[in-house]
Parts: sequence; C-alpha cells; structure tokens
Amino acid sequence: MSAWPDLLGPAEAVAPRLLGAVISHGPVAVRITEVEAYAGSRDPGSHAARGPTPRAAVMFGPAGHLYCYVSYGMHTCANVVVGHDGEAAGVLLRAGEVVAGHDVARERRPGVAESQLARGPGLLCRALGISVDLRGTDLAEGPVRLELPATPVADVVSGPRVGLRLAAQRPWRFWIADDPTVSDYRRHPKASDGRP
DNA sequence: CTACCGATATTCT
DNA sequence: GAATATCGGTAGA
Repeated sequence: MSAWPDLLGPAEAVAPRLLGAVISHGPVAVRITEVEAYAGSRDPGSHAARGPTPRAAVMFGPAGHLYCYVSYGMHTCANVVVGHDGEAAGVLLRAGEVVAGHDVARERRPGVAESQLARGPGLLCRALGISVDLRGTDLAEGPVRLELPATPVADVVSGPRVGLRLAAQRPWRFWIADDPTVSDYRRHPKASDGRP
C-alpha cells in the first residue's frame, strides 16, 4: 500500500492529476500549472529508457520521491516519481504559480513579472531553491513536500512535449488552460519527428 | 519563426 | 575523449 495511491497509474494518466498540486521547499511554495509525463522503458524520451543508470535510478523506485537532474550544465529540473516500485515513470514539473514565499522567489529571479517566477522547469527549480542534492527526497517527509489537490483540475489541455529529440510527438505535456504561468512551447532543433 | 550560446553532469564510444 | 542534453536568454532572418 503506497503512501501515494493517486500516483500509481501510467505516467501519462497520472500527470494531469499533478496539476494544481502544491510543491514546497522552505518558505517557497508553487502551485503546479504545467507537467510532462515520462514513461521509462517504453518511452525513448525518458532518462530511464536505457535502464537504471546512476542518474535515473530513483525513477525505478517507489512513487512520491523527487527525481532531479542538471540540465545543460546550469539548470536543475525536477520530476515526481510515479508508478509502482520497479517501474520507471516520472512526471516533470514544468511550470507553476508561486503561492508562498514570493519575497524569496523574487530574490532568486530579479526583475521578472510575477507570472514568470516559475515559468519553465529550470526556473521553477530556481524559484524553489531545488538542486540535484535533493534527488531522492521523499515528498511525504521533506524537505521538499508535495500536496495533491483535493479534486483534479478541470480545464486541462495536452500537447507535444517540449525540447525532446526523441518521441516528442507524444501528447504528454499537460497544462491548465489559459494559465499565464505556463511556459512557451519550444521544439527541439533536431527533433526526429514532426519535421524532416 | 529559427538558430546559437553558455557551462557542465552524465552517458556513450 | 566525444557527444549529448526534459533549458533559458538572446540575436538574427
């Protein structure tokens, strides 16, 4: 019996369920408005596609833990591990709305509008102060915590995933319709699908 | 709209 | 040792 019964389905089914969730670290809390599903071994775009490498190992563990990694040398991105223990599945937290700790978040993102504080996966982690040493954190125990919404968000839209070279066409990006904190879509320059 | 760059952990050969 | 990347900011067509 998992502590996260709502996170045990396939990544693409669980992902929209994380919209409206609140993730917090210290004084800062963010309401998630945009996510992407990554389905491990059956998903060429997932870091877990080639087995449990040291980096991706936590994705093979139980749901409700934090998988984070360094992206392009300078950004940190955070996923919530979902699915049953032994499966590799995760949901990337792509963007959100700062709902607590605005002063701290703004210090980390000087000069940007309120809606831009956590607009994009790297920026979301910067606003929350999440770095890779928090990889493997139990989201029920902290220091990073996750709280699911009482009822799923109603106005959910889906589309292709952002910035992947492989399997980007799967419509596994989910966001809250018309929310100003959702990031802009960007295609990978060498995406192997959608364009020659 | 597309393309490049920065700066580096991680993976591949 | 080389190639790649779940990004973000900016510049150019």
